[in-house]
Amino acid sequence: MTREPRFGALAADARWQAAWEAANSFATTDTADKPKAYILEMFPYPSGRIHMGHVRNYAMGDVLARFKRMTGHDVLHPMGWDAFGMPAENAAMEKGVHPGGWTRDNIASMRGQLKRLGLAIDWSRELATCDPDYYGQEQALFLDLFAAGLVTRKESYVNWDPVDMTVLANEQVIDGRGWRSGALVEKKKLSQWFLKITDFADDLLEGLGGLDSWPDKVRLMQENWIGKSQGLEFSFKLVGGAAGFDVFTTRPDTLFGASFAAISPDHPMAERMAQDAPELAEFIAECRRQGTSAEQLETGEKLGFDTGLTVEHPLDPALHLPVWVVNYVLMDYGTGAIFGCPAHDQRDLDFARKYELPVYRVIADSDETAHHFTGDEAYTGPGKLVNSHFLDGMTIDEAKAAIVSRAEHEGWGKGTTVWRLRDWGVSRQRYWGTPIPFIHCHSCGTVPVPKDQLPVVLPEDVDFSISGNPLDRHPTWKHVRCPSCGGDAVRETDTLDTFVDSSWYFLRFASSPSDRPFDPDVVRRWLPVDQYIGGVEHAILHLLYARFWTRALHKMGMIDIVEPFASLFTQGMVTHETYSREQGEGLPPLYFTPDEITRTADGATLTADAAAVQVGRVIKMSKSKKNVVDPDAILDQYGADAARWFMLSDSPPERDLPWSEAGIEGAWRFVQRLWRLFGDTENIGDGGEDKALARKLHQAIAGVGTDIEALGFNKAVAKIHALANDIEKAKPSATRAEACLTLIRLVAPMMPHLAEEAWAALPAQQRVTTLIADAAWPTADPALLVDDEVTIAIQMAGKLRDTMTLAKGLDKDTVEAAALARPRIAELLGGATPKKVIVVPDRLVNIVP
RNA sequence: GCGGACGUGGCGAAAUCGGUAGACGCAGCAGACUUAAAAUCUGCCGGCCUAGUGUCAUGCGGGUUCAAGUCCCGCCGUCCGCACCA
Repeated sequence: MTREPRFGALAADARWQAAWEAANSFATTDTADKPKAYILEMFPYPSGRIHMGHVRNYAMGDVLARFKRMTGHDVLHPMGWDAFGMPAENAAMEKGVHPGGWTRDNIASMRGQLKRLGLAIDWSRELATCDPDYYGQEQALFLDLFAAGLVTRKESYVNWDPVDMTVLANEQVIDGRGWRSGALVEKKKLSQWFLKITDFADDLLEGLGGLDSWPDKVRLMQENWIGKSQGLEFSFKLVGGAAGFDVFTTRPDTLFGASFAAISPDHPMAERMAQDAPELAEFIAECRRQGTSAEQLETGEKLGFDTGLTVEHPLDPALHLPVWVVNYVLMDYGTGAIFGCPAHDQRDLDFARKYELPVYRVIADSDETAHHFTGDEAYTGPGKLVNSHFLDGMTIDEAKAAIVSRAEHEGWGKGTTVWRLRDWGVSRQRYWGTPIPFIHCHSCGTVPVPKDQLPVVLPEDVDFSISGNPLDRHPTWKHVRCPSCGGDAVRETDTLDTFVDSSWYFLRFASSPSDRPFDPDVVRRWLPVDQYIGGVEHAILHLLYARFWTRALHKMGMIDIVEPFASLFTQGMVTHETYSREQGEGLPPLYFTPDEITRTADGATLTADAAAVQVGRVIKMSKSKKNVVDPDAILDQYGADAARWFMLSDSPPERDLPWSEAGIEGAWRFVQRLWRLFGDTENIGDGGEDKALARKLHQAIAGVGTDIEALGFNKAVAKIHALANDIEKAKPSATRAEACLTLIRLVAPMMPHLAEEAWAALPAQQRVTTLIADAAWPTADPALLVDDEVTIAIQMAGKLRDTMTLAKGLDKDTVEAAALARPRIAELLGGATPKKVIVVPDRLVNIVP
């Protein structure tokens, strides 16, 4: 092949992508003697086009996958589509297209875009969750979960749009109104399917402790979400003998500080009393109105309604506490009722001060032990119990234990654990999702669809021009025979939450037999995923649900592992500055896209009228701010390798990456610079060695490898730049020629097309494999990783005063003597003897005068 | 309100264990090559001054240490998550 003076990225991209496909380069080898590496990026939703965030995510995963191949791993690196969900139905309603057609078209075009990036993906494993082959197996797993008692049906509220006759997701409710119809949203009670994730609350919490290679931030977010609280649950008796209600507290130690009891406006007792108390009914209605408005929550004013009822204090029946209905008690946490201890809870104190209720001190951290508590700041710190009868003098923990044991002994309460985590409601009253495989029969009740009748396939002939769930309205689909009695019955018309689809796809990538969800033996080989990469927006729900499914399948004996993702990495966003002009009072600014703009050193102008525009902050690329850059346009202009290189450069991968035209141009120039260097693999000069360059080369081999392994791509990029600089500056030698050759392999994971092109242009004897995709990562020579001379800093009183170059590994006395012999140091010391000399071998000498 | 992360040149950032702060890139400046431009190459590129192997500098103020961007305490700011969780 004749070597072109410039690297033709477009032709090369297509050529090597075809070559990899022809050679089936990225299929797993399934050779047992190689260690496995399962590299997975979160699969995309097929929204239409890929965006720069995808490019960054998949570039990172790809570098790691290619590096693992080069270092002798059997790599599983698959791609698929999270293909069910609401946008497809929205498109159907807006554009009159079919959700399935819209989704499949999007997949086709996005697949094409991803392939242009040259990703080392085993495309034979591609899957889409909207494919019956996939969701049919999901239905089978759902039936298994049902059989294992992990699926239940419960009544639950949904947001109901009375105009569109549809259920709305929380994010579709804006200021209490449906986003499309603008109608006031109602709460409607429906019978829905739930997965019992709360059965695993403790396991999911404990399991976080073992996830060492997950970001602390994500573990903390999951911990808070699961929200374990331990405390006491007990019953209040109403004065007068009527049945009371249960309360939960995490502070049973403060029980003698109780001055009122409070129940939620949604508490059944409050609702019952409201039936013959119009004022209470009005108060409850008022609380519910406020609940929807975000600003009201911000201000957080405590409101209450005195029911006139009183309850007995459990440890002192003579003491009666008033019962209030209170807006800050939530029905869906704990028991929906509390006792108020204003001295030691800020919310209770705010409330008590407003309604002039008594405030009793029961915890003291100083000499101040007065029963009457003053001030507007509750004391929530440590201390000893006071004014609390048999608890006096105990620590908080001792008092908690004493109360719990007394309550349990006397039978009026018990120690309990309360979780913030709720069971996972998976019913969606929508068409474009996995049909829930159940049948409702008048005589037999709710019956699972027999497995041999799976998949329950979505009907294609659906109509989105009328409102409501198309499955429910479909003329024939839902009418079936009961599998149990053979009588008339109807199908469940709810579909599964799309988070179910993404809770097990990593298993199906590893193994996808046609007759069952996966083959346990194959799953055993590949799972867990060694490195999972995706956006932090999935820190809670997706990652928690996937962990739950893995544990559930483990409990059912279907898989060996309990955690699906051994190592998790959450990457930052791609950002861009914004360009806008003010449109005057009360109007939003007018935004411009980057291609409408001419950027100069100190500002930006609109190309069309050459007048200035305002350059705004660097923020996440979004359509509304128009600060988006289309990956296809970048690939057309610069090719895949420049785009990949820029994505990996400069910013640490967990941080946001500011996209800039100058940045991608810099990447492009570097691609060309490397191309020129790669032409020098035979230029050996006089054939001599260059020891200094050899060191730099081998340090780079080791350093770049370490950085890639740790996902420190920006550091790997910097080291490659530095090496390229060193090679360019070096005189031709055998070492330099070898460095040029080795550099091709060092950049191969990041710039695979350039590397293949350079590899193919090498003389045959220099190529050890046909494709560089099959080449091995170079080995660093340990002897060359350390320098034999070191520069040692000489400090006086911590300030740098001189440096000296010495042989590596000299003992402290020699180094100290050398430092003190330096003329500059002698001059500064002026003949005085230093008080102290600290020597850090091979690093520095610090002289304390 | 609670929890967390972060704060280093004009910009993105390095500094792996407390040991020479600013590697590498972008932008900029000066020069070479060129009829010219692009490309390419060379050099410079935190502040201050008395111009030195000077001095100050890692958000601000303290502390520990021979030595602090790094550890500790207190502020300020930015971003993220959760939010009346009993």
